[in-house]
Amino acid sequence: MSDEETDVRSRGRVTLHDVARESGVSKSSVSRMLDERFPNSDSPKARHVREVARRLGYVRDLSAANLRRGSTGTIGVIVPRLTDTVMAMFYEAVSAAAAQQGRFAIVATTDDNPEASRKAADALIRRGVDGLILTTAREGDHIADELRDRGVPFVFALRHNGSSAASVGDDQLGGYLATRHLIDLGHRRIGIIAGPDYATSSLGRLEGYRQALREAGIADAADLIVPSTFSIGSGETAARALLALANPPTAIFAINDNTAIGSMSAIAQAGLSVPGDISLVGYNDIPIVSRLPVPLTTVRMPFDRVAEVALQLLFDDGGGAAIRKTTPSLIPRKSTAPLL
Amino acid sequence: MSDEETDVRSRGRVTLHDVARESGVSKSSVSRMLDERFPNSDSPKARHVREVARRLGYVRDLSAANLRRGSTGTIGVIVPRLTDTVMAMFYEAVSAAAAQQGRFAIVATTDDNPEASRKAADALIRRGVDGLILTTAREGDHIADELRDRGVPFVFALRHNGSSAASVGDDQLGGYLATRHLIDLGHRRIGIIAGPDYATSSLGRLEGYRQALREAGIADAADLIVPSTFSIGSGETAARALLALANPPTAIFAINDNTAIGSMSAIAQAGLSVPGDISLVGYNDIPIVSRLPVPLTTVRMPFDRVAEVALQLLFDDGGGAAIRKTTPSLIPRKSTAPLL
DNA sequence: AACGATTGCGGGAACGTTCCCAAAAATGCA
DNA sequence: TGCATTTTTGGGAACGTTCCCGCAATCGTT
Repeated sequence: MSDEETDVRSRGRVTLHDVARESGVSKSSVSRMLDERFPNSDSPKARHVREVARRLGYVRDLSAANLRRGSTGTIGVIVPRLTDTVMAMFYEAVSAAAAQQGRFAIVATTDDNPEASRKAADALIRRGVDGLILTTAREGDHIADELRDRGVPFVFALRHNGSSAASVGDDQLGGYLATRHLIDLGHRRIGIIAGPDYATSSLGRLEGYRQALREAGIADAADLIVPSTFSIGSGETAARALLALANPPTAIFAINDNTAIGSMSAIAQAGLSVPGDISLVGYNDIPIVSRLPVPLTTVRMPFDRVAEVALQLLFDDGGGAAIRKTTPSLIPRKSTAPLL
Repeated sequence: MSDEETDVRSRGRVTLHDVARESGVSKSSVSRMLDERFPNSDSPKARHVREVARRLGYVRDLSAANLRRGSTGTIGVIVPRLTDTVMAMFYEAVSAAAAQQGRFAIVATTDDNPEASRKAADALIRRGVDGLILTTAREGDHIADELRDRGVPFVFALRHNGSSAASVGDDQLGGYLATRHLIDLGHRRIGIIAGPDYATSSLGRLEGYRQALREAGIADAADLIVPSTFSIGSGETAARALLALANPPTAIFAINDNTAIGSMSAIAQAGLSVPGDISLVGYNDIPIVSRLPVPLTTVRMPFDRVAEVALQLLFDDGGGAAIRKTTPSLIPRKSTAPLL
């Protein structure tokens, strides 16, 4: 009876102590032999201890270990929202890369609100993350300084703030590739649905667009540059504005796949077709765009790589404010065609 | 010099002890007065202690608290993938609902692989979650028994396994609403892109479809029922199969928005139009479908509610294997039209 | 065989918190 | 005011781990 009670009370937890007693060594030694951070020895004794641990079903209590170690093996990721497939892809990539290092990724969302961003960082830090990956950088943002002051390791990803360590895609190159592709198809009047100007990613892509035009000797027209907020709805609005021009473009480079999808909607509503009347290029290659009625030509970001580099900057490298760029590639599909 | 060293070593951490010393009470009292779980008193002393804590910048060390309390205030969510917007929406809902209770949600993905599902559960349990929300139920799955044996509180969501506690949408009602809508528009030959038969959600929707047909006195034809795997691609394949029938349907009910999107693609490729030639209904109302060139008629699942109920079953209620159903609603848009 | 150098082991003190319990203070009631 | 009852307080023992350090055992060299 008393035994049963004890069993229930202790919730069946097997501790280091139990393993030590059962295998006849001290708990210090057991701790050492079970420590995953060192290449654990193959001595017969160590082997035996591990066997006992397995048999007893021992699992280390992470709270206790974290307390003693002073770190949690957890990294925090802050994204605007997970319903944005781009962010979901990136988070999954981080999660996988972290797992490879024996770490665990947790996520918090901010809905693109700088205040919420602060709160999210707080919540993650309170949970004891060893480092933070932020995808919500804005130019002139001061969250970086705060984090530095608090001594929390962090790195920006996908976007940067111009002065802190960051792992991003080469947005200028991506923008260049997209625009160059349209130019190569014979288009000369090319509209761009730019992003919000607080995101370096959209600024970079815009710069790539300009570079390609310049290189081809095409004068850039201010009316062909329309801003958006990355959302489908804003893409639709922006595309509508482009189509309403006196001299509308024959091709559109949308800053991301969402705005490209919005554009398709606007184009269809205008009674025009893709790519017959308008060629369209997106950015990111989220899964859906390859299965649209007209599969979308887009620029692929290797998120796995971006995530890897972010972790590297966070832990291995550390020093400096390097901005590491990963190379994107153009994925030609059916939404772009030669200008007749 | 020595002071500086100490400062650096201690990483500026302010502990309960510091607050106690600074405010002249014992650490037990400080702990009590700062405990967020009780309605903390308003005595001047408590007020003072809280003020001191704030001034010193004290934040509780969660590892230590978790160790002592034996719980982490964390709940684990297992989903097939976050790039499925439905799952992202659900996770965000759970995360918000958990935050309201002062808990934190962490997530792990399984890619719909039962083996990975086990691993994910393991990883989350190792991290000390107080409970688990599983969206990956399969009929006859034995993960439920394992969890029960290990004494881990859990609940299924969105799908169930027929015998454990679960918070789901009323799929049969949803399927009925979708089909009934098409019948009301005059359609009598209605195809369904069913889901995989291991998911109770798709089975329920199929049953609702059958119910609506039966009620309207329409004999159901086996050739109008085509399975899928929930993915866009499989939806496209399934729709193509329906269109290839000798006597093709005039309307299609797709088991989810993804397969509906795939269907749109197949329909477009067949040179037909939505809703002119084929009416189409989806399920879940993910953000994108309202902004498609032809906005999709779909059935909305109130994920917030489903998440709330799941947490309730997990912690408040606990007892029994109740299956709580949340009511969905039809959102009519432009993809459905009367049969001519 | 003797000696220093390396390696392995175990005792025990942390890590920062919560919670039990006994004692003290405050409150209520006659 | 006096006594019983409630509320508040602080000391100290956990929680399960890691890590420092001293000691014993093993190894390699001359």
